[in-house]
Amino acid sequence: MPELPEVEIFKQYIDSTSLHKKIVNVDLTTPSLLGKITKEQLIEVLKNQKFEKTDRYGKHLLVGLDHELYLWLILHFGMSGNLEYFKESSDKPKYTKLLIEFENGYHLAYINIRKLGEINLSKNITDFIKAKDLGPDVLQISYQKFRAIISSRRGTIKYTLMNQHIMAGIGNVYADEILFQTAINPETKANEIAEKKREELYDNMKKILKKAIEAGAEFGGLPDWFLISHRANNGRCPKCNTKLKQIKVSGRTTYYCPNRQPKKK
DNA sequence: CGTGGCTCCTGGCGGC
DNA sequence: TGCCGCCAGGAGCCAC
Repeated sequence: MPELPEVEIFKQYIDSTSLHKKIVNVDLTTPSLLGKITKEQLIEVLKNQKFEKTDRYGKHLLVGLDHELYLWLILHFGMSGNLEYFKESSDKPKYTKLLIEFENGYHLAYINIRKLGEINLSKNITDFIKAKDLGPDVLQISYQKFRAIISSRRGTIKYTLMNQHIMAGIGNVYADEILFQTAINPETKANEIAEKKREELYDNMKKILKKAIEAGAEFGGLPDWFLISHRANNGRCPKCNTKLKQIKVSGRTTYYCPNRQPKKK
């Protein structure tokens, strides 16, 4: 349930399973997931082509094709998207929405229980990002730019980190994690964060996302001092054992340690 | 510009 | 055991 680390793992998964193989069949069962393209277009573009390269921007997975009209298949995973590469048709995962069959008989499934995702095609990634109005990718962003954004935003820091139009890649869970590790209260106004804290926030943001990628984006593989495995109703702070608080910020469930991340007056 | 509410979907879980 | 309401790692839209 994909934020940046999960999507990065999906990218690696495509790299290790699905590149340079001719696509012989495409089946799309849920056209409502399509962006500004039709089912016929998608099938026509993919069929007889190969995936040649991959990239990632924020929470979007970009799969490069060798097609003269559409060079990129773009997958967004919503809250419940996943990928699976498998051989036998009978092993097709439940909730497969897009199924791609390769010449070698293997299949790649885009799975999505809830239909909150998107399948798209684009000739040009820069145009796509512009059309979606996405902010800079959080693993690419320079401190200079990060600083300019944070110091000019009047909304809460959690909202600022999570809003894909401001910066792209962070979702609810990692926003909480990054603020926890930096000891910032999630409701702090972004522009009220002091210089030193802001630098620390930037470093932690990158560090945490990279660590999550190294762990395969599996929550279980992350160190115990991460907040992630303690996100629960009776969870306790892994650093000071204080009972975690659960509140809503920007409508999203938020956990934080009231002792280490106190609200500033 | 920011916030809160509603909507799209569907499965899983806690409560009665 | 069964049903119900609520929640969820996303995000667009709209009113204020």
